[in-house]
Amino acid sequence: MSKEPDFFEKVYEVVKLIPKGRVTSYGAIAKFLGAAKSSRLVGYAMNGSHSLKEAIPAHRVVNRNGLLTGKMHFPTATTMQELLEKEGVVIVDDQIQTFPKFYWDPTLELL
DNA sequence: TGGGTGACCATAG
DNA sequence: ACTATGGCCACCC
Repeated sequence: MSKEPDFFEKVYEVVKLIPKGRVTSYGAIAKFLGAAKSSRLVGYAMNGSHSLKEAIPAHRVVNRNGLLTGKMHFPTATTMQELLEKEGVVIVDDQIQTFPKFYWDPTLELL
């Protein structure tokens, strides 16, 4: 009898709302969902995104440091970087350059 | 049913 | 300045 969408579904919803060429952090999404303390859940949610039939732009989600921590979970260690670079994001050594410039905060844009 | 897990974040030493 | 540890809470087995 679940009436409300699962936490994961909310995360996917926000991730899919991320504009192209922008990136956000797990903690930002968690905070937007009102669970800043559960920032880990956001990352864990992406882990289940593989089961979804819809493509989740998980490559647009990085950690607080702007580091591609989740790249290891992609098909290849360079997939995440390739996708981001293709969108115009500059990445060096798996780290996003001028991170605040590409940073997209849902609590500021959506809210 | 219960416990383990995790793509994090924040604080302390 | 860097390294280490704790907390946190929804989902899976």
